[in-house]
Amino acid sequence: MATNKKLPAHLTQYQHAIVAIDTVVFSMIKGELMVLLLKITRDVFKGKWAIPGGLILPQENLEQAVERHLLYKTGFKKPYIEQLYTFADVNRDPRGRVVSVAHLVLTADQDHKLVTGSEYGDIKWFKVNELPPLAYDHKDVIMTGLERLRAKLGYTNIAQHLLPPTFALSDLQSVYESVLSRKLDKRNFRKKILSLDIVEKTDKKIVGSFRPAELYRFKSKKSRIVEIL
Amino acid sequence: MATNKKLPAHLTQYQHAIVAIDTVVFSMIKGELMVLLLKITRDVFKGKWAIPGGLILPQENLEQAVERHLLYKTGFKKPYIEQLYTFADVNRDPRGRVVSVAHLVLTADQDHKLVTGSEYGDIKWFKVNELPPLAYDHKDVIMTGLERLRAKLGYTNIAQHLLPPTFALSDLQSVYESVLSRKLDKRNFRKKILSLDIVEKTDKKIVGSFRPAELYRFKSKKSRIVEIL
DNA sequence: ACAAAAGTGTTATCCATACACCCATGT
DNA sequence: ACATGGGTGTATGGATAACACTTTTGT
Repeated sequence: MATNKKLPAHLTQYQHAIVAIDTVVFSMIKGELMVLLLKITRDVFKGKWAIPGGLILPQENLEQAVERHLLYKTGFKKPYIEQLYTFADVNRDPRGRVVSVAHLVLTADQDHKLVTGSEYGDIKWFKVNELPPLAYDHKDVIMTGLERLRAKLGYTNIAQHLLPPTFALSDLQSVYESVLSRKLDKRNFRKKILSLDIVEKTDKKIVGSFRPAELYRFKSKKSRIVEIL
Repeated sequence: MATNKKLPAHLTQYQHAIVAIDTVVFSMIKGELMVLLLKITRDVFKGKWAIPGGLILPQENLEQAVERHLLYKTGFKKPYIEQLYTFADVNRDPRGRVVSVAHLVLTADQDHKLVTGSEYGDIKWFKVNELPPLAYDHKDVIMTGLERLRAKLGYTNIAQHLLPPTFALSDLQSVYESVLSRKLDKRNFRKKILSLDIVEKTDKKIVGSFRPAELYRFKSKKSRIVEIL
């Protein structure tokens, strides 16, 4: 987990763990996949970067905890959230036994003004292949999130959560290319996406480019299984 | 989680959760996919069935907790274990806030003598489509496990963990058919499996059947990504 | 001899891939 | 007029899917 709050010392005598959530937050910025990180200002990990996270409250579900911490630390409203993996190695947090349920979060809210929580030095987007030194086991957590995202791009309509409500097909393609780190053939990509019947044309076009692109939207916001790759 | 132990009452005042593990244990018995369940003898869920599980110790990782509880409750040695999903809804356990990290467990150890722990009334294998009334959210947990198993059959060599070290190709096919609940074409299945180069012939044959089947083994015990279906 | 499960090939269809040029607009 | 990204079709090869009979053993 990623808070710098001290754990209540008396808790360690009970043979139970503290439960936290962590979030791997991805967004596309200028056609590139980025992760959101916070700079730690205190204690052993001072100067390193961490993914957003924090403890769960007794009366809140995991997803509610994710929403709460994201809203507080970053100001994001309702992004896509899916549980990723639970990290629980005994010594993953030097302050005590912390079991953290990591979540994958996708947002298209890219130019949202980021809010730095008071206990962090900074908050920033980083390219996934140019990560700064990370605290805890957060490198593992981010890589697990990236693998999940890669896998799910191939068989679901999850890509929509990295895009605004309407988008050009070339934007969608650049989501795929950026996440998978490889180029795709434009004609084959468009043929495949259109044949899957998961997007539909709007009557709008992009303004202020060269030749204006047709704007599309996803037909269903619901998660759907489709063979894309 | 699945124990009937009372939670220490004083813990509930601290705003933290108890962490448990649960296990969805699958095995093939007489060509059919079965789940292992324990009968609860006390408290609100008396008479219902539960999957094996229990609390984690402060100095043990999740997988160690899984091995410990399985060994104690069932006598299984070293099965295949993979983390599945974390169930943490506020009211999933009437005794308090219990966050349970569910695991998928596969074993070929089918005629192992099952040991009933003292606090359980019975321990038994059930067909996955003939489940008895279940305690907690264990129906959800089992279904999550089944979905994971189905998905992974399609793109990994995970099926080996449901089979003994050597097996006939028809045994392997019946794993697929039973887990996926559909028939597969024998010739196409064998052609596909052999072309993937994940199994190799041994020089043994099945004894005491009609025409003896050639026995195969998996080449690699390591998890491998292969397009099977 | 017969019952039971093991083993074996070919064909047709579908899908994935590779590939190059014209179009609409802004400057 | 030119620079920029948008948009379009076809041909080939490989994978998948459908399909039925012979073989080996035990009884």
